[in-house]
Amino acid sequence: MTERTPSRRTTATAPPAFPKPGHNHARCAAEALGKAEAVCAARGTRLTEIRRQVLETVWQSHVPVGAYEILAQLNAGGGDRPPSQNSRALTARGGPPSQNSRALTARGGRHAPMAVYRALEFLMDNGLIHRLASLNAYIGCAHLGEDPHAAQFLICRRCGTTAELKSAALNRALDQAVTERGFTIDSQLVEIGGICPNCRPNHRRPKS
Amino acid sequence: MTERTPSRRTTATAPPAFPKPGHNHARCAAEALGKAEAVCAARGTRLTEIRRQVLETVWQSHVPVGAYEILAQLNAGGGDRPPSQNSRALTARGGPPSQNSRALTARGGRHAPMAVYRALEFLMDNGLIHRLASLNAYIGCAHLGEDPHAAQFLICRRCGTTAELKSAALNRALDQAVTERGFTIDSQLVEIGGICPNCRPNHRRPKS
DNA sequence: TTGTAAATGTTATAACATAACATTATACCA
DNA sequence: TGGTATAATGTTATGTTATAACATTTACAA
Repeated sequence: MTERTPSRRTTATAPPAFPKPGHNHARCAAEALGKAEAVCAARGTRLTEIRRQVLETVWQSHVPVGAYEILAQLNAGGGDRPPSQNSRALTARGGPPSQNSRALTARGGRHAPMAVYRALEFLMDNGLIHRLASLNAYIGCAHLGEDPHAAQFLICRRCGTTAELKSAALNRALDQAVTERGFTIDSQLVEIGGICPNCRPNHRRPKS
Repeated sequence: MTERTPSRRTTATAPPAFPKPGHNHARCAAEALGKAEAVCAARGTRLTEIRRQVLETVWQSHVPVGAYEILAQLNAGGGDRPPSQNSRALTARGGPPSQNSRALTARGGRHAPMAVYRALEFLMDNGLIHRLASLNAYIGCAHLGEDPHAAQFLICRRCGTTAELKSAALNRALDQAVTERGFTIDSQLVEIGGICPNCRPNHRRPKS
């Protein structure tokens, strides 16, 4: 929200790069998790096991992931962490596993959708992830630790990779266009679909 | 007077006003319907009865309307009657209440959800309405007859009124910010939430 | 230790959207 | 005029995303 004039020239030719296919993503994820812990510590909120698992799942890649996919991975034991030992709270009822097609409960698995949605809500409230309305999916925040920000997203329709933009110039243009009409901004949603540089081989990149 | 009234100030490029509470909305709707007919005639597509009904429902106001609300209005006799009813459970026609809570068929009513979604798809394909991803709702296109456009929306969180922006300056800023990153735009989604001028007499928005 | 707030579990359902196939309407032409 | 191809709509079923409501467990500190 705070627009600061850069004391140093923002390099017009070297904006933050779009995530590249071969980049060291383990490092992305590890950094994100580390920063997330710091953010939570600073805010006095608790990055519990399930929240951390969901965050890790979101950070598996730069492709947004849906809530029910997160749920499936959690219940499949996904991620590199051991599953919760809280299995005693599972179906100890002794009944046969009902194969209800709408079985939302964790009869055979572990978690119900609520668990995921609660974790997602927590992560969003703490600025650790964003929701992409055009995809009904979630992605890790690329600007952890910065002020709560209104972000823009570039979504590649080919590989799914999504980059967070956070362009001050764009925010200025937006603010001006909107204020002209007497409107006061609370929230913004900017999601741009298209082809990312990695998926467009003919694209000439100034530096690589 | 404490508030300056800029209504007299006519800038050279005066932006289109935000829809005002007391405006002659019947005229908005009538014009939209007329233009829609012209658009369909020009394109050789057919604005059938149900499509027209859905379009009329969408144009009831400048507040986006959900698909199931459209459905409910259609099945309640359409037109200008208020819905005031849950869209679910439309089955019973004098018969015993069905046990199936997911009764989506139009046994007692007229239409099933598919009918509405098909009409909405047609209307979107023909540029007559837009979908608002942040609301899962639909609104009439304010720029009928113009080229297929990527629009921006201002959504008042207080009254729900939504205005279509279509700012060239904003599109330029967007294009520049995106192209800098080597991205090629296919589609854009810009939905700005906030307080519209009609809802902001002395409003001071809290930080959230 | 124990009270309490936070977190999670559990069940159910709301809300939004589409797949798949059947039937009806429309247009166009021989 | 009637046949027939296509468009439109009807119908049934289900997929997908998200939340309400209440029960139980856990963490933490007084």
